[in-house]
Amino acid sequence: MKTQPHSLTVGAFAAAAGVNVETIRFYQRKGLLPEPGRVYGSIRRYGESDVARVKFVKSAQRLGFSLDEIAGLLTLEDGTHCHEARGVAEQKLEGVRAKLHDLRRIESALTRLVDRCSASRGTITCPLIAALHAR
Amino acid sequence: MKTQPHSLTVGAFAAAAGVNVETIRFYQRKGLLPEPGRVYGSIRRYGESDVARVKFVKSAQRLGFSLDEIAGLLTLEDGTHCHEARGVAEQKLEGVRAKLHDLRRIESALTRLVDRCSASRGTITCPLIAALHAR
DNA sequence: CTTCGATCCGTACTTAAGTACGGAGTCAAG
DNA sequence: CTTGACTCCGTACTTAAGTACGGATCGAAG
Repeated sequence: MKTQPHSLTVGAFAAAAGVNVETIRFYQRKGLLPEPGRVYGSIRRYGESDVARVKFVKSAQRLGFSLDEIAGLLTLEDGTHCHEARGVAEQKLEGVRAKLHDLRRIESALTRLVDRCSASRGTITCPLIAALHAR
Repeated sequence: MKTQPHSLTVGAFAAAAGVNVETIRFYQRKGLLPEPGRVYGSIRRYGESDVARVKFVKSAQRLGFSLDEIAGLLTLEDGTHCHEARGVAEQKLEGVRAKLHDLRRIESALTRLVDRCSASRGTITCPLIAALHAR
């Protein structure tokens, strides 16, 4: 056992999540991360769930979601407001599926590009742009 | 037939691509878009391929690629340098596949969330974070 | 050949997402 | 009970990606 529920200081927390300490403070101001109560005094302590949360934010960012959108996703799950949440989730799903679609096309375009490069010489006609163009 | 090779002025071009005129100029400065020769005088003209290019940039951006990365992708395809390109393409492919992986997880998490919301009441335990957490 | 909207160009401003700074407070080790 | 590293907090700076501005030119229509 090494995971006490709220054992981490900001420094350790930030390191564990792979971000800068300032980023943590920034996310707190933005409401992406709850301000933890100061358990043992006047210093904040964080737990594993906070680490997971920050990692989620970072992953979602890599996928092109803005912090505001991510905040939206997070309140979906934080949520007692299950009912309203559903509609929002369905919308997000649509967006996610569109992204999946485009990414798949880029993947296959890149794959084709690699194959083509290794095999043919001569006419290579932009599989990337073509991929997204042909919709 | 409506697509003359280089019939569009910036204004029409920007409208066709769904961006601001200033964005076009910005992309030109960045090297994302070639400076077209001024065919009939001292005003630039653009063609369909330029439109496709800008749309590609926008799609790629939505997927979390930075303009610099996109420039990289574009030189891949622009390319005579097929040979060096291959390695780069393979790297990009890895990144793209990682994104696909995460997106799929988010998709199924959202789906689960929606289903769960409509059916159960009570404990909903963050399928989103869990999705990316469980790697 | 005037005119009026569009283009050109450089420069300045904006927004999102951090990052850095500096002084004051805290806390565990010596 | 002091000291050195860490935390806190507000404020200011930075970078990426545009957006806006404004005076000078262009060019199609009258």
